[in-house]
Amino acid sequence: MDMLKTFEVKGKEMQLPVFFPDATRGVIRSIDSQDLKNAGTLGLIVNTYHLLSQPGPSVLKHLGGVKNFMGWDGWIISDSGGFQMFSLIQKNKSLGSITKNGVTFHLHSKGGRKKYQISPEECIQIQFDINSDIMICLDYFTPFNAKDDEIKLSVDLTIEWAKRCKVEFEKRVKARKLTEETRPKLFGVVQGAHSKPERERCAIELEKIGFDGYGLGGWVFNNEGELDLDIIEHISNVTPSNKPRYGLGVGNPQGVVDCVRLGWGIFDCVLPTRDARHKRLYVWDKNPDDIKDIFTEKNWYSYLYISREKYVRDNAPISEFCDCHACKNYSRGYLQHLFTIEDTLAFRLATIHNLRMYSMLMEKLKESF
RNA sequence: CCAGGGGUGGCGGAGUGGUCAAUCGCACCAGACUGUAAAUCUGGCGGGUCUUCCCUACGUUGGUUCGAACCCAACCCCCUGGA
Repeated sequence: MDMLKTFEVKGKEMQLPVFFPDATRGVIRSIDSQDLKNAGTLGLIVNTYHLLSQPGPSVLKHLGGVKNFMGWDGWIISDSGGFQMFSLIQKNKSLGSITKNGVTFHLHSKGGRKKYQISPEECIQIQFDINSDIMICLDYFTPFNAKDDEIKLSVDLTIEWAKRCKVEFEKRVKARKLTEETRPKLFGVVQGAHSKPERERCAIELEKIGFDGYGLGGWVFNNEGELDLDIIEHISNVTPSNKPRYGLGVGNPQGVVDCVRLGWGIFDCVLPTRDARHKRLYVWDKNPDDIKDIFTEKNWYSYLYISREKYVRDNAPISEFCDCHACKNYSRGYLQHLFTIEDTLAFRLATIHNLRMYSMLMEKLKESF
């Protein structure tokens, strides 16, 4: 499958494939931008909805956008916030509602109940305040067990909103006098759940509108809980190969490898950071330098549950083939101790390690593709 | 020595005649987590051919009772006051 290898954004080359950990609220929990850089992380994704509620777009604008705010000079993608609000509203209908004009969301916070309304236009406006490198259109998330009419509705609205996002995007680019060189990129999101015709329709209509890249939307898992590679491959086939494909929310290490093989170049996922906080660490079972073909390799990594008693006296690093700050300086026994006494350093070291595992994987994939 | 209180599964700690192999928490074991309301959640956790079945268990020994972790007696140990 053809895949773009480099992608020029604001005058700089983004090397693909690349993995963006989720700094949803403008931070990767427990670590800072310097840690991220040292872990080989090249970019982060932040969430428009979360930043809208805190600190708010005007604060972000005032403080020079999210990069300046975070002290981060790598790449930034801003997600539309649609997915988050949709999935929360699905779990609990009292949290908000979805209309043809966008999403209304009620946030319960310490200040009480706040109401947020995000239309496609506002979604783009906020992303300009965030000042990200890649912006994502507001899309209509399709639930896992969606019926045909729901899938059709989600694709219809995704296309309609994408048009509105594009119009608003161009308006903002013009107003700011940005050029092809200096403007951010805008990605559309392909919905359509498990329906190949709907995925195809969505992809074709989005391409007519014209985007800088195309995202894999929805919940792309089969009944076994594995990535549905069949539908993902189909989406690759119906999206342009001269534009980057972005697997939103993908995935675990094997899932990322599988999607790169199918032509996807950008990824983000909460797993490495959340797993780290939940004491699940990634271990290379083979030296990545010795892996000939990562795409066909089996059993090349495994999970290490650091809280296991057997690691109390283990002086080895988390992973013998990892060069991260945690592995170079500390033992499994020490990290286990930090988790046991609930010191936040445990989160920091574990998060750095899991993110380094991903960045090493991306380096491996880059040389393999 | 006297007066009170107490001894329950690896630990803490419920239970005070049958529905108790014994609530719950911790620890331990095995997992889950995929555009982050997640330092969260789920299952297991005496033994057995692991079962609506059996065995062994609530300090020890004996007793009362159809039936005891729960009642009685003696003994052993621990804690708190007083000599």
